[in-house]
Amino acid sequence: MTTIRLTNSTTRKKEDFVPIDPGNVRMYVCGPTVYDRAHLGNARPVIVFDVLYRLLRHVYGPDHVTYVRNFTDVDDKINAEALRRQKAGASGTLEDLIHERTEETIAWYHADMDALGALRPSAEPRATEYIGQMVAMTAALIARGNAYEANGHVLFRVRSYAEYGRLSGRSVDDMIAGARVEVAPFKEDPMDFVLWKPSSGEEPGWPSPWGRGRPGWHIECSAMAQELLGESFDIHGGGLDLQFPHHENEIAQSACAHPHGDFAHYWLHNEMLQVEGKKMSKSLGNFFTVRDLLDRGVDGEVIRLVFLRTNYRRPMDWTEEAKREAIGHLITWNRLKRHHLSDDERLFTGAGADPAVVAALADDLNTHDALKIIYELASKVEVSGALEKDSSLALRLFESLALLGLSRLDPHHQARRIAIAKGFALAVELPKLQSKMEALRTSAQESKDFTAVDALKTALIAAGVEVRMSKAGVELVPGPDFDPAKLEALQ
RNA sequence: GGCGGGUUGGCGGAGAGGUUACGCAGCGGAUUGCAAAUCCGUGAAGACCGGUUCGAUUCCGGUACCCGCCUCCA
Repeated sequence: MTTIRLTNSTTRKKEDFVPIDPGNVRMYVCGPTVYDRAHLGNARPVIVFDVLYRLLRHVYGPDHVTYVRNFTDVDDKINAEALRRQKAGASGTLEDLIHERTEETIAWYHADMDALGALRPSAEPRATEYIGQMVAMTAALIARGNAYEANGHVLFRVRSYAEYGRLSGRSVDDMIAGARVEVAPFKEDPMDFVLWKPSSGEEPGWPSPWGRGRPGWHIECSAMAQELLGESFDIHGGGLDLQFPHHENEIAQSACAHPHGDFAHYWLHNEMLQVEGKKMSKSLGNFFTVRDLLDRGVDGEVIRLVFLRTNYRRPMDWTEEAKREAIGHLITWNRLKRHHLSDDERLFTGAGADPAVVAALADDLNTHDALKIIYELASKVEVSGALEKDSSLALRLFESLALLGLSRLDPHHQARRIAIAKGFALAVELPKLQSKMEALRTSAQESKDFTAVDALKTALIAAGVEVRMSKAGVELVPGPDFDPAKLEALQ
């Protein structure tokens, strides 16, 4: 069996991955707070841990991996949006409006992440469905002396957990020395964090031994991981920005509430995303969502491929250049697929992936190296010629791509969908133009007068259509800037 | 201020103490009505200063610069 090696944030070393139970490998990843569309940075952990999920399924079997990713649907940003809608005249209670907002956001999230080729996790628990477990865990922490009630809040007593700071390599004393935050006066210690806080009438709340209130942010992951994966499980993932304080606090809560468990054995953190070399932020004006890209005709697999070029532990840069290169590769693979497979609709599962690709992924998710092997494989398929359809080499190539979550291999798919949505009957009109082009070209090749052909070609290109001519014929592919209106004159 | 990470050829971006990374772009050639695609070939690197070593881009130390987190932003 393939040995997977992963860089464990706890030890800062690459370690052999040994699951607690190979029959049920368990992974928890921090999911989104559902208050708005996912931005491009949100997509990184989704893609990174989707690759890991696929690898684990490949190695241990699809039925032997449990992947939990939560939805945080208790949050002040959600409350603020619901309150804004209510004040704007929306009907329903605040709870209704909050529910409406989170349901809407979750649907968006699913649509956007599906477009990126990410598999749905085994379970996607919502924080609001586990309030009871959070209350129980909070009560247990109080009973054990790890938490205390103060001023309507319940706070975790950081000093009661000696290991606090181990994951993120910080010492409590250093942090206090360098702290720049105002400390709530009712805290015993500046580092103590909230497990439960009171809710006002304008905020969602649940009954608890400490009055009507809502959970702090960190407790939800501890409670849901415990409920769905047990006191000890294999992998916990998330963005590097969550390492402190979120993951540190999760560990403290879980370790103290379940002293016999050891929570997550391997902690994985993905580095952050940048855009053209800069942090993505609203103030820099380079902030955009996954949906923004999709709406501009950038296919989900293009986005995915750009992400896979960079190791998950390195900062990743989204650039126009990277996007262009990714499109180029997908075009190549798409051509190979059409030339080397007997059936375009054939479904690949990744089961027959090249062992070298599996080995690259098993080496701490080296997607970049996996792609290198795929480039070489593609080159071999290219040279081998198209005579033999479904050759083992070609099948291995597409199985390998499928393992990386790349299976449609059509960078224009999204643009085409948009074109269709714009009302252009693509299926009818483009083939018509294609036949016309072919006819013109055939006669031009005899007469040696190519002016008509070139005129049509120029017009097509101006309308955002890619024109590919080969001995086999003419192919018209609408690109991202495809504008059907410009084609009307040509018919 | 505290903690962590990074610095590789024109650009992106890996692995390995000694042997071609790879991709994109470039250049030369083949093919092509033109173009695209494809094929063959090709140049180019390891921030700086020391140390360990027969040998370092790869290990150790220092310097400079960059970045992230410390603020319920993935």
